[in-house]
Amino acid sequence: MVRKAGKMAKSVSVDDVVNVLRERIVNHELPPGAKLREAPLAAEYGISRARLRDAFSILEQLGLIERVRNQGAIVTRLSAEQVDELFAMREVLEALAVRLATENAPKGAWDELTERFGPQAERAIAEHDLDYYISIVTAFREQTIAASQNEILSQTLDGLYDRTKVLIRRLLLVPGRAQTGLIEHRKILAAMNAGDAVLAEQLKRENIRGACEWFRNYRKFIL
Amino acid sequence: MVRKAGKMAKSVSVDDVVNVLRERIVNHELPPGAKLREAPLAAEYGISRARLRDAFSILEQLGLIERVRNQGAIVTRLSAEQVDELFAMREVLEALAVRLATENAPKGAWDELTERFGPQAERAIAEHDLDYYISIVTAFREQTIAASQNEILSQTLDGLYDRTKVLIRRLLLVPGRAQTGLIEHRKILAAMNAGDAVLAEQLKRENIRGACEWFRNYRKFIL
DNA sequence: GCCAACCAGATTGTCAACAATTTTGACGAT
DNA sequence: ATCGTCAAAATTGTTGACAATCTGGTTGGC
Repeated sequence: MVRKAGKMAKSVSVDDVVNVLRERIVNHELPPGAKLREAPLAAEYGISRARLRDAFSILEQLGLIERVRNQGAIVTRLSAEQVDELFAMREVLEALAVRLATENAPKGAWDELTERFGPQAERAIAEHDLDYYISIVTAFREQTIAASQNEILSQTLDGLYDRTKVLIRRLLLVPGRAQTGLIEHRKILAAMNAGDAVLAEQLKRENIRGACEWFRNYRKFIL
Repeated sequence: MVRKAGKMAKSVSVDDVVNVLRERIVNHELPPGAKLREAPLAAEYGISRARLRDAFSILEQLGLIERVRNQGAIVTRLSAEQVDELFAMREVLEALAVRLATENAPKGAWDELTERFGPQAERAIAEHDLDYYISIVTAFREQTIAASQNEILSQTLDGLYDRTKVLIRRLLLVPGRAQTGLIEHRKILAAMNAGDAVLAEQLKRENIRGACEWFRNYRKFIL
């Protein structure tokens, strides 16, 4: 998209630039290994190089880019080991979110979500409509994290998810993965609806561990 | 301490300043709520204000300080709710580290640690030698995290621990807490020595959850 | 041809001055 | 005395220029 040269009502902030760059990185619009040069990016976003460097500093803390002194910044390349590490942490943290959400939420809080995981989800998967499955899984994650009422957990999980987002989408391309995930999520939701927080946590752990196993088996196609 | 004015072999880096400030913050040498002014700190560490600001940016990402625009930075004040949030995350993440450590480590990897949790620990606690107890608990945490061979987990846990370090130390002042923690750690180590990763993880969770409960009960004395 | 030294261009790192904003303190009216 | 106003001082935010470093290509010697 062509950049507007005219003056905005207010100048873009460092956080704005961080969010735009984060989006571009997690969607692999800026692929792993891509070199990020300061001057062109600063010009593109209409900010000074110093402020863009502040944005780089934040992206580095988030683990999205890596910087070497006097050599610049590149989009982080995830090794297979690092993916395993991220999955291990998501396993326990997303499961924690599910447990807290189950404990905190009132009765019937998951009715709408349960409905969306119903027969129409089955049909969507049969027709290879992966966007639908992605939308309900995203809704599940966002709603459970919000209901967990744990801000620090929410931020940490967002950071972890950003780093694996593309891989998770690719994993859904593997035949059978979406169907397996659907069944597992139904079981989790059943436990949540029954108010069994401990079981829901355990099932969510098994869900992510299973996803990690599938990833290992199809690693060469996904990475 | 009086600052040396002479030139060093190499100038201090931003990371050096971050580490010094982090140390001062987690030890409450800079207490929660303390205002951090840029110019005096930059002069104290012998760096320019711009670089000190970079350090502030990192500390903000770590959650150790909070900044408001045009108003400066203060050391983060933890609310009771935030402490609960941090404990909830430590519960699952440190337990994960214990599980991974148990799975990864060879036979006998915990012999030295088990020895240090032996009768001499009992005597130290009876004599109110809390430093000894702190040393072995620290060793337990550091060795399990290292053995988990998960760098991202390690960094995340370091960040969480920094923010609660002083509170954990104060919790040990509560009569009986150290003794309870000692017994729990012995059980965890027994499971680790037996190679039962799942049990060790479960016991570590109960250990931290218990610590969180004690904290809740003595909140008004500790916070 | 091959390699090392070297130079020009590009890129990143650092700084000190300037601008914008907030805080402080004095002053005067009610 | 209390409050509002306003200017001065202190503090933070931003920028452009300069220094340090790396990259890639060229030259010259073997």
